[in-house]
Amino acid sequence: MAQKHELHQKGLRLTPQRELVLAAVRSLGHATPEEVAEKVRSTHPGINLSTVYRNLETLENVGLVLHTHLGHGGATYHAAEELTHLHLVCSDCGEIGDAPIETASSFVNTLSDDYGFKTDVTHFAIYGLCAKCVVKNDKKK
Amino acid sequence: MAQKHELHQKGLRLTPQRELVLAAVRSLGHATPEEVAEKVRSTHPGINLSTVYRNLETLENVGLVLHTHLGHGGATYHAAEELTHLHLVCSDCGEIGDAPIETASSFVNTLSDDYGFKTDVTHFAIYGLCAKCVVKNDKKK
DNA sequence: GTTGGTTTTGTAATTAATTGCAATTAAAAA
DNA sequence: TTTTTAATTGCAATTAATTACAAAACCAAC
Repeated sequence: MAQKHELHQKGLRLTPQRELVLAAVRSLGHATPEEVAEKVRSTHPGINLSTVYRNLETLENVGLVLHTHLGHGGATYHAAEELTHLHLVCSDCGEIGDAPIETASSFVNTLSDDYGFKTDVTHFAIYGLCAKCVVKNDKKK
Repeated sequence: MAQKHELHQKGLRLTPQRELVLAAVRSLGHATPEEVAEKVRSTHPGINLSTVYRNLETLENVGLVLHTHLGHGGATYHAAEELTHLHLVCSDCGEIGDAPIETASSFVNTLSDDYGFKTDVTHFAIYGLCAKCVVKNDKKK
């Protein structure tokens, strides 16, 4: 028996647009809906932005992609299997650094023990000043 | 000599709209620009939404208010002196809980020591499942 | 007080994000 | 293979967020 396509396994129809959106998210790492649309259009110009929005939502519902908030406005999307790190967003230069999820383990445990709150640390960025900008700002004084 | 108004101290002009926006933020605790506008309009119907946006930005530049990201879309604003807690946002019911900033101290210190990253933990919400929804979801199984 | 320069405001226009709906297409049933 | 059903798409319209610019208001200097 032939292997079912991963989208069929999730109970979704297999459309060219949907496959392209998923492939784009996987190849881009982080991406806003706009960036996904741009990527898809580089090979298939006809695709509509609203189709991208809806497919990202659909793919998120079945757990193939996830979104996080890195700043103002739009969410950014990741392939589910790639979201294995914290995002350290610099308020000054905008650079996005990574840190292992384990960095937050004790914080997550404290919230669980004290408040019964089960934290998803990847969903929002960790915001602050990166090492470079700390140095840069010190010099200004 | 008379005491200067706090807005004058910051080098801003004292306009009725600006005072109202600041007062609304202080009385509301958390508020989106829309909510601030609604509050202000309850006493002064004429005020324009764009004026609210610009005043929030201006007041943030001089440090009287701050914004945080609690979910999709719009930021929410706080009076600067009131932003002394973490926001625990439930992904299921949307409830916004509080926790003391100190809860994150060791996490913040680790990021500083290991990455030189100076974290502002209040700027983004902490996202996850609140105690009530953890229980609720367990029952579904 | 009055005047003059600058900031701030309101209106309207712009840009971005999202949603409704008819036409289309995938895939199960015949 | 053909038909039927329901999900999905593209277009257009809607809603939300932001910005440009002329008119109005603030306040410092006279």
